[in-house]
Amino acid sequence: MRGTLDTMTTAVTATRSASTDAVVCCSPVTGSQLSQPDAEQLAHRLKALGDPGRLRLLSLVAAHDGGEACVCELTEPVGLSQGTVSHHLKVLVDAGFLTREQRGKWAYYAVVTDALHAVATAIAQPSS
Amino acid sequence: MRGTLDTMTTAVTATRSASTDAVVCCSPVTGSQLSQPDAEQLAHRLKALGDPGRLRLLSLVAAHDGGEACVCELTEPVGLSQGTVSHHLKVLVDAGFLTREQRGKWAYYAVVTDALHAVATAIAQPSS
DNA sequence: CCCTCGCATCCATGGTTGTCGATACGTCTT
DNA sequence: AAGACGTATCGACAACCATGGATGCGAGGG
Repeated sequence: MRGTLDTMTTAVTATRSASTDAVVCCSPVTGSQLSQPDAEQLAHRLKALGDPGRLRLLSLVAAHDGGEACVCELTEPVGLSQGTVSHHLKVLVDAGFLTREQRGKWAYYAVVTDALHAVATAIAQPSS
Repeated sequence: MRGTLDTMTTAVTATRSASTDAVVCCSPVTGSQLSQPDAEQLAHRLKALGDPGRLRLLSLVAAHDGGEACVCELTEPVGLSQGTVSHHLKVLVDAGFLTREQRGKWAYYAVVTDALHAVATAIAQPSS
């Protein structure tokens, strides 16, 4: 193998409508040289995913009926305090992996599949 | 979207020959529920990637001639002290993203493409 | 055999982060 | 209007982490 990995310039550029404009993501780790800004961008996203609690929250939301869930439905299965769960969800929303929709007195979170794919692509091109 | 994401049980299970046996990786974030141990496994890997310096190192090694590079060739372009670079490389090796081979008085590092793909797959199935 | 060079390791430190408990803020119900 | 309920936010704290400089160690070269 050589420069195996892959080559893209702005990976995915997912069809983010209008969330946080954050899902444009980054250039791939391999292939073209990774610039400092791009590295920070990607690192930030990966850091948001680099926590067991957040991964489980993501998993719970995705698996939940309708693909969405409110805090009260997550706080118990994940085994963390309500405040902590709320904090983690905020981190995931800021990173673009979740969307938040206030409905009545509940806040519904849903997974942004494109954002996950974008990061996955940046790490390693599926084709190869 | 619904349970879109994907479904696997032990994603990739990449054909890791005999490195650190660490690349078996984990079940996908979406799809089946993510267990606590699996979440910690994946989070650990992602945390290893969640640093700008390490991402750039990975990128530098991958882009380097022959797909491998020694510390002395990385310390300057990444702009970090030799000790820090060595530390980051160790983290990446421990996480299974790099291999280390001592040759003469140089230590050559190379990217483990499969490990990257494994993590990428765990985050989001390419198919979808 | 000494000196140089490439690299890992250790020490110290400032900064970040995960976590909880408490509190504040809205929204809905009564 | 008052209380209940779901969430976000704040304050505090312990744990972790990235980083630099110094030191130690092994391999070559003279």
